[in-house]
Amino acid sequence: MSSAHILAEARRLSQLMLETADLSKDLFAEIAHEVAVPVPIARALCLLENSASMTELAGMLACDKSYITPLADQMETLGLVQRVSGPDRRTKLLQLTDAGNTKREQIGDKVTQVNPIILALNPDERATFEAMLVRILATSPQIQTDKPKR
Amino acid sequence: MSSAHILAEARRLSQLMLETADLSKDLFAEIAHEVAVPVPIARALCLLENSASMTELAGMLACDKSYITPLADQMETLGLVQRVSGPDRRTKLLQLTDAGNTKREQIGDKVTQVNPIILALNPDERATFEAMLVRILATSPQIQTDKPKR
DNA sequence: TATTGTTATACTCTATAACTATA
DNA sequence: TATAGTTATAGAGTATAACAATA
Repeated sequence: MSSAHILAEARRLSQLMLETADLSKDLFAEIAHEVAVPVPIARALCLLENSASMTELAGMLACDKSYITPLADQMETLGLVQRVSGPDRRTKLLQLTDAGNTKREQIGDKVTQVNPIILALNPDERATFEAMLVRILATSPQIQTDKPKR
Repeated sequence: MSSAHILAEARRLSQLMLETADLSKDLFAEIAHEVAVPVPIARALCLLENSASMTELAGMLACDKSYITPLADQMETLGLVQRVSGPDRRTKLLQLTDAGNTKREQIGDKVTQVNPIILALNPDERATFEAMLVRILATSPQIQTDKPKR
């Protein structure tokens, strides 16, 4: 296989991955809209199965702590979470309310229903696909972020 | 296979897809930084192999026309493209300069070199993977965007 | 009247830096 | 001194609406 061939293949694969990525994001955004919450809140809801501290949520969302404060404020205003006191008197745990849990489940169900991977591939293929994704993620070069997101 | 099983699988696959999507975006952002252009300009460069009108570029980037004007301004300032007159006297074609072409090729090469799919999978696996991505994209439900992006 | 590009403006998402309270 | 959360502010990316020139 020529190196020109590999280059063309790499371009195609990159393009396809980015399109699939956009598709995933668009579908998720549509779902967030259907359940009437902003996308960042929908993302947080999905990660908040068990209660988590604000710093932990920042870690899961891969964002800065300072972003969590207004996010949690909004979620509290919408009645989706409560700030409850943690082990420390510094730490605040975000805990889903019943409404938050309901919303979370709605999102999960919809994500399943429109999941293009489930729709496009049969179970055996999905297992193969999943294993490949895991390997791709594991192989990823170090990303030296210029924005440390601390 | 139970429906609970499918739900869990869908969640895992969604999560993996989103992680892979973020990985792709992060890698591309790193490359854009290495060649010293903002990410949106790097994206535009990749799409501008042949010259395109501003409206066509908006279509390829899936964004509004109004976004292209300042983008093209920046690219002209950086000496990467030129606005040349098109068939119409309304239409302006964006044409890569030599510097723009060089930058474009640099980006293409780097994308190939750090492509985690190339690094993680052998040629046969990549063919399988690519076919699966194509099917996933083809199967995607209609996305009824609330933001018409016209 | 429809289309191309432009302008002015505003919105969403997210970061940085400096701060407070607690440890 | 280090950590959890907060505040104020700023920046990137992108949209909407109204507009001018051309078709």
